[in-house]
Amino acid sequence: MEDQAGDSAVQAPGEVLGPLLDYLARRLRAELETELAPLGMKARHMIALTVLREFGERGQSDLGKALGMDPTNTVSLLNDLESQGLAERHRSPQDRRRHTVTITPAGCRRLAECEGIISRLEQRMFDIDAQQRTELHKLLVHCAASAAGGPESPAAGPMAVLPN
Amino acid sequence: MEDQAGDSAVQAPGEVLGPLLDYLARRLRAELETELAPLGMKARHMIALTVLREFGERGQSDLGKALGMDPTNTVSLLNDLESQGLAERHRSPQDRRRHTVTITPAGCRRLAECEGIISRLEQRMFDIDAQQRTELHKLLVHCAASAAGGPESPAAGPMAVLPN
DNA sequence: TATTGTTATACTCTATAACTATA
DNA sequence: TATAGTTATAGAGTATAACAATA
Repeated sequence: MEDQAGDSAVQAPGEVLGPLLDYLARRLRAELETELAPLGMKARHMIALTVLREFGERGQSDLGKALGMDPTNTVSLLNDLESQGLAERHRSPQDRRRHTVTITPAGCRRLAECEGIISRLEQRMFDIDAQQRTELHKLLVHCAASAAGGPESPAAGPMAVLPN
Repeated sequence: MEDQAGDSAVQAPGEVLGPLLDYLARRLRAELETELAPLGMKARHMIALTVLREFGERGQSDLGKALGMDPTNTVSLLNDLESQGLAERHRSPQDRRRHTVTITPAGCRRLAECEGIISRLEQRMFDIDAQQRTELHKLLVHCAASAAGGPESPAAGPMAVLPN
């Protein structure tokens, strides 16, 4: 809409999404970290637990790939979760090099708690109705799916991060 | 859609936006940095130039606020831009403590170049049509506007970052 | 005394290199 | 030899504290 006929063949230059995404992600993340801190949690702990709950047991490196993070950082992430009893590592009997990671009941409870927090936070922060939220979610999922298969795609399933 | 009747009174729990925004912003940013590197630019240089072009002269601290960044980091950001001749600092005659920042013609050219890059990148990365992009952009702008006035709003105009 | 910009510094996040153990 | 996990470490990015100049 209101395209300034001329370069609209490609894309309205003002409709660049990157900076907007960047700003919103930053803003939301900052707030979330504040609210999660009392629980000893950070955003990435929550995301990791989400993957584990939605997809069950996963190899440690698979989990790292799904989160789009470096394998070295996956180590300390799991150390955090394990020390709080939210997740567990087990050696795979088939291949004793591999670690199989699972979420614990305590992890499920903690995750539900966090989901309530972020859900309320988003409702407070973004003044959009249910329909708009659903539409936005749909578009973002679509983008994420195509980005996952885009240039130098990091792996098959970074988008496994988000259910739905 | 496909809401699992129960807690839908508040928000479908699966429709949490944060992790999605975070993922997309990260992904896009990573690609952009790669493509901008040959120009000696980073994402935040581009964003700063955008603000300067769209709103003209601004105080240094105002610029920092608009970008949602710490004043200390604004210093080095402007050092970068100034050393490349893309922006200029001038002391304000009214209040000699303040620095007034402007974009230079070279800065405008550089910015246009960057916009072409990010525009093409997004088209490559996100498999969405013009209509979807416009819709997504609209929703994101709406969210950004409300986030700016949300809890502990950092300042009036972080959203000045994006024209349109 | 308060504010703008600056420097120096510390802290967090992320990535690289090298090591262990398994295969 | 190659792979999964780990450790140690270096590099960004960001935030805190103290200072100079000006109001």
